[in-house]
Amino acid sequence: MVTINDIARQAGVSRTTVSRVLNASGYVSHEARKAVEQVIKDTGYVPSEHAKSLRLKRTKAVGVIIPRISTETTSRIVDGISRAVEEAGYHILLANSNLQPEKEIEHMQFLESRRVDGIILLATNREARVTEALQNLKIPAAVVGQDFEDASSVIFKDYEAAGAVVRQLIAAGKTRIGFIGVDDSDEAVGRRRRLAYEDALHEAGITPEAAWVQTAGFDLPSGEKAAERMLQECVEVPDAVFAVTDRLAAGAQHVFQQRGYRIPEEVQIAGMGGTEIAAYMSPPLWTADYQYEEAGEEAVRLLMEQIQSGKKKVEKSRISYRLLNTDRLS
Amino acid sequence: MVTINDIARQAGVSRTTVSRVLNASGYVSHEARKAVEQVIKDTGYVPSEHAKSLRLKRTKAVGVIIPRISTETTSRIVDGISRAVEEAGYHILLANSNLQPEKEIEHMQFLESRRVDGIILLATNREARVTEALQNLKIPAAVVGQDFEDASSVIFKDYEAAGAVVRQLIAAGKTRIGFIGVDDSDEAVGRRRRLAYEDALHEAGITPEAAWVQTAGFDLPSGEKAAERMLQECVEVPDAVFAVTDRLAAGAQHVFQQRGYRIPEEVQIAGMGGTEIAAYMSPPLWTADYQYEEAGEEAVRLLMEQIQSGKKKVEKSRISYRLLNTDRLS
DNA sequence: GGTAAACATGTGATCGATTCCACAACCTAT
DNA sequence: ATAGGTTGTGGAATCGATCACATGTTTACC
Repeated sequence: MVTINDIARQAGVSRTTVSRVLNASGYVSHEARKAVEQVIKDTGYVPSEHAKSLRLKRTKAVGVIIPRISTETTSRIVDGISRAVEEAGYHILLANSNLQPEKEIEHMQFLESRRVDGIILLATNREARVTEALQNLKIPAAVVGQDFEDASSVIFKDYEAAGAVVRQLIAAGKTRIGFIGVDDSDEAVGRRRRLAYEDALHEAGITPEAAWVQTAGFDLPSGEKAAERMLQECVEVPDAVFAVTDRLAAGAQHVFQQRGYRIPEEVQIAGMGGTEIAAYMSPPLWTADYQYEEAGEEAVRLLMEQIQSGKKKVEKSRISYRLLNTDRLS
Repeated sequence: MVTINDIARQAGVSRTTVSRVLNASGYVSHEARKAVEQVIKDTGYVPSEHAKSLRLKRTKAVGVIIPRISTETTSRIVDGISRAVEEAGYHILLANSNLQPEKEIEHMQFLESRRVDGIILLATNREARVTEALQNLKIPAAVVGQDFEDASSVIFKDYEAAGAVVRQLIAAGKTRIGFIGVDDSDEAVGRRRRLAYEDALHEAGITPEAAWVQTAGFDLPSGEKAAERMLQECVEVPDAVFAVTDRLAAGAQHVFQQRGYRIPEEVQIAGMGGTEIAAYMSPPLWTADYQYEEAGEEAVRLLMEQIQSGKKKVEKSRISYRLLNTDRLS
């Protein structure tokens, strides 16, 4: 592989001069510059990023820690990150935590060993160890999806968005509104969306039956089971169901359809996420869409601000939502 | 940031000894080893990968070039790559080409400058410049999705899979089978799947109406338009439609449903990809599923073989398919 | 008791870049 | 003529690791 010394030798100058040409710094005579440029062109020389990183203590790379790439949410956020990072002249080192918190921490350390300039964490929870690892980090970081106190974060307006979806069901005349949520350990999707549901109902003077409120996991079968429990335990059958993710909502819709309920006339199903699933089902689910790509871009902005200023700055961005309750295909 | 010299000083040994402890090489006395290990633990020292890469001329990283991350196919392949790469102790440097061939080439060069140990390219086409860039590469590479002559490739049994889907339609008694394809410049999805359709029909003694064969792009609205053209131009309405992707099939199904055709009794829609969309639609689409995760893992295997042997070896892997024509949720 | 092998540790070069500093021309103003 | 600025160039240190080689100390065996 061609190095700066090869260029220097072939151009008949010192490697200092080559470096000056490369970085457009210091004084270089016209002839020297031309000679160096010619040799670089001939050899197809590309400076080694490693040597540069070692010397300059910056890598022009940001680490991105994700829980599974193959979900629509994650991949859309990464898409946004990828675009913004590229624009800033940086690159992505990807680390997949496969939903294991230990892996998240392990990867933070690994990324530090790679001396990336910053880390973007797509967080799934706010476990103490993760918070701690985040604080111990010697490099800038930004978190997407959860609100960590001591770190810049991009958060989704979960409470507002979930509230808006539920209020829309209420506005459509629904009064027996069921709920399929996830565990409260997930602050954003679990706790905040549930609170929004409870508050919206309370606000409208509705008291839900206990059976209408169910807790599930994150996969579709889990949504189906929750819907089955709801139907089995309830006294009055709901005329609407709000599930905290589209996937769960899809599971619920399948169950209600199988049991012969007419959708959406008898029971309107609503989810959250604005995923393709929601639009492609028939009838389409009601849902709320986050601009995930924008969230990714925003995370990069928060990170770059820290990298460029050299200071660990804590800033929050809140990503808004959009209600989708018509077939967006038309 | 802590370096090997800091460890050496604090442990009262030379950096060589620290290096020996780190790499479990050469002779180290029990006391020296213990002292070093203690200091490493206290300081949380992690060796710099850059210094290592520079010295050892290997990075323990593989570059992955993708066209847009936010499609199910891509993200599932990347998921597989991520798992396998992790297992081998390597990491991923991600580069997004956003479907632009120039970017693909640009990124190959960039990844070389980062001195990655190998490159995995999720290829969208077989343009001459890409082929050329691939040949000029000084480091091992593996391609997923297209068959490049001079590179190890993981290819999907497109012809066989598409043929199987169509034959299944025929076996179900369908005789007026429409087709929604994409441009032939895409060898795998465009050309091979179309050939499979034509051959399967020919084999069954069916001659399709010209209007039954339509070409579309890759997005859902494009599939809808193709279906509309089909219905408008045809003499006899098809009793089945085979689209080369699930997304296009979803578009077609929407159109046929809107026009009042009973699905699947009057018209059976089939796609390819085995995506979630296919399963969540009602009725579900017929489709064929590739083990994309496995394809990603396989690509890593092909790449690692080259990296470890130090030789550029050309090997082909063919990924099989699975027919999905029942509601896979049940 | 002497010599060779095994054990233990350190010195200095090296990887490929950047950058501080020294030095040499050459010009210009006093 | 001399001091001082501008321009152009290269030597050598540096970043953080690995490794060939040198060197010193034990242990083992005849």
